[in-house]
Amino acid sequence: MKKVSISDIARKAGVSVSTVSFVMNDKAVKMRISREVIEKVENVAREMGYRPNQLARGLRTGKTKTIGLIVENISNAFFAAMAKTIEDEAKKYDYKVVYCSTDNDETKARELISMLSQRQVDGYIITPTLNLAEEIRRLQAENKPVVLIDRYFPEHEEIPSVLVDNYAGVAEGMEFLIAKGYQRIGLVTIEADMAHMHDRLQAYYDTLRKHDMPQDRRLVRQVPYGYVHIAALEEVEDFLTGDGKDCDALFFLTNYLGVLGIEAAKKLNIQIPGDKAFLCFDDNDIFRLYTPTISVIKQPICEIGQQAMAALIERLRHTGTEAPPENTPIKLAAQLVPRESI
Amino acid sequence: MKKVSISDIARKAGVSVSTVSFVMNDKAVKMRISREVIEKVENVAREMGYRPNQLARGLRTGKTKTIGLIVENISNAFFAAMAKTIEDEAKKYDYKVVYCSTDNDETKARELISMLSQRQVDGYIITPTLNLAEEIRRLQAENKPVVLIDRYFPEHEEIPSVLVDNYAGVAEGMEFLIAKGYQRIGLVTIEADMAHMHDRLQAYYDTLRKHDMPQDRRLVRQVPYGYVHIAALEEVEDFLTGDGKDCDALFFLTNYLGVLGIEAAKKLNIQIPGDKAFLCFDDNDIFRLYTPTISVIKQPICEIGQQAMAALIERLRHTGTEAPPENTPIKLAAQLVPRESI
DNA sequence: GAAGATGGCTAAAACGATTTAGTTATCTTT
DNA sequence: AAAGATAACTAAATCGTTTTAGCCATCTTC
Repeated sequence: MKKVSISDIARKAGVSVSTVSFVMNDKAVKMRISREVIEKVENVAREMGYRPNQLARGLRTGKTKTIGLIVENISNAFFAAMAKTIEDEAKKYDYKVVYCSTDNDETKARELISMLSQRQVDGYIITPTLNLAEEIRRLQAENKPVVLIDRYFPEHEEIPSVLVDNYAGVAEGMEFLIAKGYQRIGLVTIEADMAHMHDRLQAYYDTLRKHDMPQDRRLVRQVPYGYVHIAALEEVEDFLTGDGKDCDALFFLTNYLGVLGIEAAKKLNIQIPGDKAFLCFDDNDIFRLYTPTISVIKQPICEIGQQAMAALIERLRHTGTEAPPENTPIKLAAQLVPRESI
Repeated sequence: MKKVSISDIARKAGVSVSTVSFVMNDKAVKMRISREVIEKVENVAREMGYRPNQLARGLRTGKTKTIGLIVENISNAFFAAMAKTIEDEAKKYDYKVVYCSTDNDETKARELISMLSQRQVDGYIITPTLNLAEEIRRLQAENKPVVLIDRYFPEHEEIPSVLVDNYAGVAEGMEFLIAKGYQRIGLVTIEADMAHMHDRLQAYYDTLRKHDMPQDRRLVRQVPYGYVHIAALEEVEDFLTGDGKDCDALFFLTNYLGVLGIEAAKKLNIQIPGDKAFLCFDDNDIFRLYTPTISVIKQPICEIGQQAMAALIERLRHTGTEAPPENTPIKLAAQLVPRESI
């Protein structure tokens, strides 16, 4: 059983292909197709189960009504939730979403962009990796709108982005820890090679300085990218038993690092918050349920998704026309959620 | 800046469109294009940054090299992990994946199938909802291979499926609980409207019967679909304080229910395993990290993804030709992971 | 030196839609 | 009754590929 095409309908209804097309696209009235013919065509189309071929449509119109979403890793809770929001949001605007994961690999990110571009998606929402700005400029030059989420390129204001206010979030967390009387606050982070992580790290140092507290580089541990779970866990354990041993509080700068922290603390029998207070950037089911519950700086995932989508749609509507909307990064407030771990 | 098409290349290289197409598709030798022309075309294509338009290609060839993946909810850990495996697996076979969530809604599932079909995906991997068999038969009739994952239609052996051996998994869990001496084993499940859940439930009853243990319907609680988090939590709390109050062990039949169980136990101050032992079908980060760690029946997520992909690829290769591969559901062994909660 | 083979390309149809520019018949208007 | 307007359609070009059939030299072969 083959698919039915517009010309099958035309033949069966005894009209031309154009007529069918007008009817199917609600242009029948504008094209003054008679009431009877409209009904006839609609009936035949229904009976035959006609579904327009979107490849053909996209080829002809240049619009696929599809947006490409590139995240770091779809199996990560943060990105999975983000993907769901964006999928739901896109639906409201009658767009479909194709998503894929970079695994934080620059080469893979480029390949994904290329693949989506070949599939003629109308616009992009991207969690960028390092050195992706050029590639993204190229998309913009092709008149394909792009909105970044979660990360941004400070030196490229012409690439719109939506993200949490990383600096303010970490600063708030630090203020909270300090107000609670913690003196030696350790930090577990990943490489600060992208601006969003740099901002978080900077907020840590700045807040310490603001309170005239010592800034000891040994209290900051960077877990390298690309470590498999077990290696990363060992790195955190090493920190907890080494340089970070006499910290009274630990601030984990990502979701995943916080989970590692819990795992390591459990293994090393470190009491939370008895031995060390725990604070983590970005929430997770585990943090809500763990004993003790873990305090977090919560990112507004839904808002990020919604605003990114809104920004993208705006640009999709204005392509080529007048002045584009202003492009400064949109930074949304994070929320401190104090729990038992502090 | 517009995209460059095959005819732009042809013009610039001073050859015909066909020649360019042959070169780009490695058919140049077969078509006896001369060495010089091949190089010329390749150079021009590289310089101009040519990327073939996949819509046009798909329209012409009828193949999009894309498979559609329909899961229940991409933000659920199980499906997110599954999606990642399938994405990686597909890449090996040079296929792309488009995924989307049904939210377990029959209507939405139908719409998604229709949308993917309009986009001419070559094949489908589907976590079906109720009453989806007819729709799926239609895809097969159109010569589009389908492989189900996680769930199946026992009355439709012609629809291939790959899933965990639900019956054996639950039976093994029950044997384990019974061997440990638990006498009153409560069950928390969702509606058994689909075969996979029915199998799990049946294994519970059968194992009790096998050991001549009483089968008390009040010890089985069904949490209705579509309950929001808070309502579902209340349902579980109600069970733990009501009918299930004097159970010495609880078996949660899904990942999400297990999380609810933990949350409820925590709120009600129920000790695990002191007051009640906990066992959950399907693993989750939380279960590994919680105190106490929670025992689970672990699904072989990777294997399911791999086998589903393999089955799909096999069918994609054989479309239309000879006898299709045999279609009995492939059931993969679950793994009992005993932890502290028992 | 005519017939056939081979080498090296190209023309044009096709995929399934959308859309512009007609065409034909009927209806107004003067 | 001729000219213009309108109503109700349709033909054909187009999007960017792939692919079949064919064209024209040149080279073999007898």
